[in-house]
Amino acid sequence: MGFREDVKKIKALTDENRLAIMLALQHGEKCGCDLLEELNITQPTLSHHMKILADSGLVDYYKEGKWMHYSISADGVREFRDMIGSYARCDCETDESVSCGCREKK
Amino acid sequence: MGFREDVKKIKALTDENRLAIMLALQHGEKCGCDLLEELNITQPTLSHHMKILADSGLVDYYKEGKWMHYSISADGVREFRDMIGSYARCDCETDESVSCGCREKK
DNA sequence: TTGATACATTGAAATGTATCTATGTTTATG
DNA sequence: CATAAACATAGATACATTTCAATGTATCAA
Repeated sequence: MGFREDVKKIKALTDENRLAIMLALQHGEKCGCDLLEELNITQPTLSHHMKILADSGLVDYYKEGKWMHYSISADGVREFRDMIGSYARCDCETDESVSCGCREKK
Repeated sequence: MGFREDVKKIKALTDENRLAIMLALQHGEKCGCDLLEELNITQPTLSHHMKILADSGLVDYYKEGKWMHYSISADGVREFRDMIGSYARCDCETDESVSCGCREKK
């Protein structure tokens, strides 16, 4: 199973600064220097965190002149929540349409 | 904000073995020895992982004789998904009823 | 009581992560 | 061209995490 890939994505949200960044982007795109003002960290540290968020697919970005513009990826967060839901769920709330099928007849 | 607590909970799912455990428990409770057979790890390592999952609230447990019985916490996974949803989401899918209110008039 | 089973705890080694300073790269401006 | 601004990269340090062997604890059965 692709646990390794999923672990890597989930790790994108296991840092206080990265959670703050996700909230900061929730109402629209921002550039790195905007984020730097809100987050008591240095520029290389922000750069490090943005790379992790972008790699996870949660955050989109594009370069315009010297500025990097960051924003939440609508597809990224939807897929992320679906992935989380495949682990953080129990049988009692299982919908047959998304059953894993492991108990079905052969 | 309670980023530290949330990071701690999310970290519960940032390990391949713990993801495997969540899937293994998805159709009902199991004891530690059942899990040990499915997961190529030693008993102390399983004990370590079960403590982390239990502390996060994702997994419930009770002791019966020498056995520990583990199961998914229905409340735990629902709250976990809600918490994830508060970070992994974008403005374009914001429902006013759960708006953070940061742009409202004073 | 003795032995076996299920699980927890301790301590150590290996690996991974977050952060900073220093420096490099790219782009715009005077 | 020289300078400054925005960002990336490299290297170092401190800290956290995963894992196992060794050992401890609790429970049951003979």
